[in-house]
Amino acid sequence: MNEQGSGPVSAGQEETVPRRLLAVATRLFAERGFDRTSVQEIVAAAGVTKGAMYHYFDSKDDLLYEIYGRILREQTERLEKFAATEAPVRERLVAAASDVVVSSIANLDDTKIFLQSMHQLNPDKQRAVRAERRRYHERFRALIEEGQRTGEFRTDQPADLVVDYFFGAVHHLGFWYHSDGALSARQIGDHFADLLLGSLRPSAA
Amino acid sequence: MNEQGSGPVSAGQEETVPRRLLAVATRLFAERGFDRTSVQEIVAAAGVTKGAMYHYFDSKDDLLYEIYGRILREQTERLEKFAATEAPVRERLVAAASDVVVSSIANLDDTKIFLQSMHQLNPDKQRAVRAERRRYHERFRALIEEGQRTGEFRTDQPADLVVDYFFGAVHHLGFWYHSDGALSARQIGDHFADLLLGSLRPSAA
Amino acid sequence: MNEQGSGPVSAGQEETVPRRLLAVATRLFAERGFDRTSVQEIVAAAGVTKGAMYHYFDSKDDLLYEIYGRILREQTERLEKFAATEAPVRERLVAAASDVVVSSIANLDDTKIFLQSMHQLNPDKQRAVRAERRRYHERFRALIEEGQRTGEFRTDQPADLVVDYFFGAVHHLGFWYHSDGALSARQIGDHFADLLLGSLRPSAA
Amino acid sequence: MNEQGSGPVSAGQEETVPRRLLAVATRLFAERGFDRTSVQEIVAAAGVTKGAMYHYFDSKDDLLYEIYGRILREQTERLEKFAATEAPVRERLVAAASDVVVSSIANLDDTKIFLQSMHQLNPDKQRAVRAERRRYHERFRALIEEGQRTGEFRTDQPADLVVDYFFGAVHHLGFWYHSDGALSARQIGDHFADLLLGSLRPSAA
DNA sequence: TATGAATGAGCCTTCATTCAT
DNA sequence: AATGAATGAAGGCTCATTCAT
Repeated sequence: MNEQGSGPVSAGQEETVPRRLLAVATRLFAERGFDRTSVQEIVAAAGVTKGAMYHYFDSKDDLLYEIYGRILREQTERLEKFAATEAPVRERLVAAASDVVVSSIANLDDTKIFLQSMHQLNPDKQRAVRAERRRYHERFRALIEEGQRTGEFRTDQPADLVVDYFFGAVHHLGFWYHSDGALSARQIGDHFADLLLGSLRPSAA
Repeated sequence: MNEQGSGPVSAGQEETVPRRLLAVATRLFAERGFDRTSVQEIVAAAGVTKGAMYHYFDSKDDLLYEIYGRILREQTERLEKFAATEAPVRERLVAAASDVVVSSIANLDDTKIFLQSMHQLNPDKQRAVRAERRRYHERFRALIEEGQRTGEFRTDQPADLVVDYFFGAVHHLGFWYHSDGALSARQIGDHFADLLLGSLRPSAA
Repeated sequence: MNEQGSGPVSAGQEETVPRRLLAVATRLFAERGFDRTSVQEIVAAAGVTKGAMYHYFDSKDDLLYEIYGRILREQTERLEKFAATEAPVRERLVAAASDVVVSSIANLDDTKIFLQSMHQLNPDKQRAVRAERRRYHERFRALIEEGQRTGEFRTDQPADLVVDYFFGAVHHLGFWYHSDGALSARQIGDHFADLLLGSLRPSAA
Repeated sequence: MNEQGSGPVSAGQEETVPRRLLAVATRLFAERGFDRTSVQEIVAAAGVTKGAMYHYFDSKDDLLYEIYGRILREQTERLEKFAATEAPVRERLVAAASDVVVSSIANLDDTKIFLQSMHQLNPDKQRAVRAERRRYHERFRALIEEGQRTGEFRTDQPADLVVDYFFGAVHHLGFWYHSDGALSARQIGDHFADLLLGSLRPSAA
């Protein structure tokens, strides 16, 4: 992003131009995919000119990169909120798992983009996003490992595999979830958390 | 696809032109995505001309559609093989779950395409693929419901939700799996099947 | 250039598409410069579409490169014709010098392009053109050195400096020559050759 | 140029903004050509903003025009210094010829620009520059004609042709000269002056 | 069955310039 | 004297597809 992009712009308008562009791009990328969305469509929907867009963003790619940045920032913040409490590890994991589902549904556009547009980023940016994502996963994994150490969770499942397993399910939400389905976001979150917990419960024996 | 496409062509060459095109397209679509792969690249890699491709396929879109068709056919066949045995439902589910993981890894290109290219199909074909996919999921779901009826699996998790949960994890394999990882495809399959079973195990009580 | 470009195309039309493009581009590049000439203008003047141009040439740059190739080929051929006769070196040099002036005037567009568009070529192609040009200069320089060895020309002027001196004057023709001037191309050629000879004549002594 | 541009500005800084812009533009135009240099690059390299540039100069074109003005002013001054002495015409011509070479090399960026960017000026300004250049050439030609009148130089070569011949070589310096070559600027200047004189020496007879 | 020239619409990006402040 | 957001036109290039052969 260009340096100018971040600061507040001409107070008085509730939405700055770069912010509006980001919002519009998020929606369009989710709807029809990055490659199928033209810069022309983005600026038209945002009500600005192409020149304005390129004043704030280096490229279409950069726009996507900023979206990834926002998503990762938001998700990391939320996870931290649930993972860092004083509650028992079991409860913290359930809360975090349920919340990531709820927020993935609340921001379904983000969820769809995350899954589908990684390959459209240029290699450098892709690496950066993957690295940040890895840190997020590691934070989540730490919760599982903590439970494994305390004996609450079974230890014959590699924690990182469980993380990939669970987040596969989460990312996939954008594929099938519809707001008019039988279950609310909250209910789905609780079910998913429960499925995760079930997988981690030590065998009966 | 044009009518001529399916039959055997000019015996003597082990790979017919349409078959080669499909194979090459599968690889390229997985590597760089549908939109980033040009028809020119496909035909060049397959060693034929554009005219030849358009002789066998109606469009680039059609090429992708045929790939989806093949993937679904293969997956359905495999599922049927494991779901229709005489074994106890628990064992049948484990076998099917493990196998879909192993074969998803064995055909990682297919897995990547499935996840990422659905949106690139035109609406009609997309509907057709989704319908076929639904049938596949339903077959899988039937296994779970069978276990729920027999009391082997807990009933407080909607079977269709569990299916979406599990296949999210499966589709996501293409995102993180690398052949040089610590676990073999078989091991991952067993772990995944085990995680699924764990989720379905009735609560301690 | 793409491979297809060179061969004869659909006999019957006297000018093939790539040939027409090259001719038109030569004129336009000379008139307004490479950077000021758009691909759109070139194809419009040639009566073809952009797609057709990109079917035969890799880029606008490639078009320029092919023009350089043609110019160098033609100039080298002509030089060889005059430099390789049995005549005394003095006469051969005069003939070659006079001819390069006459042909530079006859193809004034080429002359203008040569001087002005080298920097527009991408580095690799620029190197290739410079190398070819160097070979041409060396052939010319060999004539001067031959005369210096026989004692006909003065030896206190480095032959390569004389070559650069003379060709500076030749390249500059495109800058000031107009067909309605007082002197014919032939006369200018003779004058230039005479000036060159004068410079090489041993001092009075 | 806007009226404000010329006077001294905010003493204390050794280089005024317009002066810095001109210097930077000269370097960049020489390096990559006028059309390939963006206003953005110029102002960035000069450490000012676009607004500042447009405060001092009417356009990018105007920047180039001012550079041409400076070059012509400097060259004319130098020529006058050598042409107006009391020395014999032969010596004055040698001194002027040698000096123009030395100063063309000392200001190689100017030399490159002069040759290559004339076409980028708008027609009016181009005419003005050409007219000024013509006056310069005429001053130089007058020296030759003076020598022809006195019988020191041969008269069968039109003086204006000789001028174009010689300045072709001079302008071409930017094309091949490198500071690490075998000859110093001074040596090249002497050789060029000598070649010019040789061309003008009356035939042996 | 296959060629490959040609199309035409669309894509991302650049850029000189303006103008309110 | 200077800023920097915004414009709008143009630029080079790509690409799926068609069609005469």
